[in-house]
Amino acid sequence: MGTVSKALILLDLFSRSRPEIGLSDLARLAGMNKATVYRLLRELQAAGLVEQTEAKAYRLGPSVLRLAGVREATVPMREVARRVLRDLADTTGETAHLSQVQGERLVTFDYAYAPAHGTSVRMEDAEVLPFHATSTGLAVLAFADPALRARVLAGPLPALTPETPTDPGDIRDRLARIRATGFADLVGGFEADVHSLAVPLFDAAAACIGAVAVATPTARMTPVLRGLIVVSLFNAAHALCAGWGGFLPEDLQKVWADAV
Amino acid sequence: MGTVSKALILLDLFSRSRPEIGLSDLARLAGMNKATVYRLLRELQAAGLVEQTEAKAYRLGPSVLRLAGVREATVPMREVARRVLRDLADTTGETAHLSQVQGERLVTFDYAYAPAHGTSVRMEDAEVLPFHATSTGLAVLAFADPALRARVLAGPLPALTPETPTDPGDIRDRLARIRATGFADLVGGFEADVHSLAVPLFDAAAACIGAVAVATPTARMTPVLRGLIVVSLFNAAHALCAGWGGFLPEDLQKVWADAV
DNA sequence: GCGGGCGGTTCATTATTCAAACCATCGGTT
DNA sequence: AACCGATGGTTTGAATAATGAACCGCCCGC
Repeated sequence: MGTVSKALILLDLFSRSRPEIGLSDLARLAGMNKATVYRLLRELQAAGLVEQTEAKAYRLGPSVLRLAGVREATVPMREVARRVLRDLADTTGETAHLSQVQGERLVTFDYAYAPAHGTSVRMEDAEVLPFHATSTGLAVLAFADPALRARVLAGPLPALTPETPTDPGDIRDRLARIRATGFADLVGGFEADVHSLAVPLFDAAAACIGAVAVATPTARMTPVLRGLIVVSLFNAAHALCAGWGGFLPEDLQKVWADAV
Repeated sequence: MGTVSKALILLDLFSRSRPEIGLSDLARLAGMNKATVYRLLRELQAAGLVEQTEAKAYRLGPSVLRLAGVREATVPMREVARRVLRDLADTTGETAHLSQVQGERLVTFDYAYAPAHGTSVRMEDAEVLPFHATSTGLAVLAFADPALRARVLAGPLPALTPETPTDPGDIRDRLARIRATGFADLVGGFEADVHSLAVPLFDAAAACIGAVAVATPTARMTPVLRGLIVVSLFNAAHALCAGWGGFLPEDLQKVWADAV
């Protein structure tokens, strides 16, 4: 593995639920030598991507904000995503989130909580999602490049709960059903007691780049709520693809229209 | 120089005014070998920090947004900065911007334009500012760690315009005056016909970490406007330091209070 | 169809990075 | 106060990864 990749792995260890990390912890988490981590951090620090607190712990630095500003000016995405997710959370009364494919991973890009409920599905600790154990992941797999699908199904499919789909054959069946209905539906595959629904998102070349989803506590799910969520997801996907110039495949649009 | 630093230099080449860059251009701009740049880009791409357009050009990738989200959740800064700069631009009717010290550089963090005028000072091409040729830089130098001051004054001080201060002795005099008045004032040092005023900003440890400034076309500057801008800058600095837990040195607060 | 630009690739040389051990320092425990 | 087990930070020869000149095929304008 290249040196640069190692440095970037370090950056990925920071998250909302773990925003500051010490040198030794960082080395342990990354599975790297402490000296290596230290040297990498010094370079990241010089570039402002990382900074040190008074307690010597490391955290992401101010440079990431500048880069994000440039990215947003280049491809405005966050803004429309925020608006749509906010709307989705408000109309469904549940947690909405949007995740993107990044290489072989599925990374949560943004999310919004409903103000209404005391309990809701939290996203702070779910910044990287498994393909096989989430409705988001299944929605993406169903419409993604077959090569990605094959790689994921060939890889390890750990059971995160007793409900997690782990059999490649079973998963392929589910993907066929998702293609037929236009949305993914999974109960308790990632966390017990979470029911989530997802629809895929596409870029300008009609390639599947992620999915938007709504997650609810299973106890609260009803047929009526489920219907509301599915329709809201269709609308959200339309708005998102329109907002950043993505292209919704014709046949999928038809499936959605028929479902409503 | 380390490999990681080279990769990060590549990231820094992207800006609002140059958001997409081809491989050869990138190699030329960075002064590196094309093969090297290509390899670095592939690693950056794998991490999602960079992506390729259909035309094979490179641009910043979606990962920077996730990192920025984490950073903002850790140290909320952008939000308060945006609000204060917006306010500053509105009340003065001129361009406001905030820049931060990052290592030996001065990097523009955010800016806001006044809606009023047809002409205004643009910031798109001024993402990295020289210390000696801007009011922002002088404000920072005046209150920064003496070591940084010494390094900057010992380094090259290129004249960007005929008005750029280039003599270390002259600059030291200016810095003394800035400490006495509490703000920096420079006419045409960075670009001809731009008059800019700046005040320093401090972190929780009372270290100078940047400056907030207002830039106007020289033709429009009047004593009245200048007074308005200076007072607005004092207020903005107060709001900013309060907003992110920074500490304004007592003596500087006194200087500002006396000046009003 | 030719020249010059592009993105991307190769490979021997060489410089950088690695891992394990080592310091100094801190806070709590015995 | 001596000790312990952490921490952040630094050094070392051995091994690995980065490097850059030359090279491809490709496309575009002439």
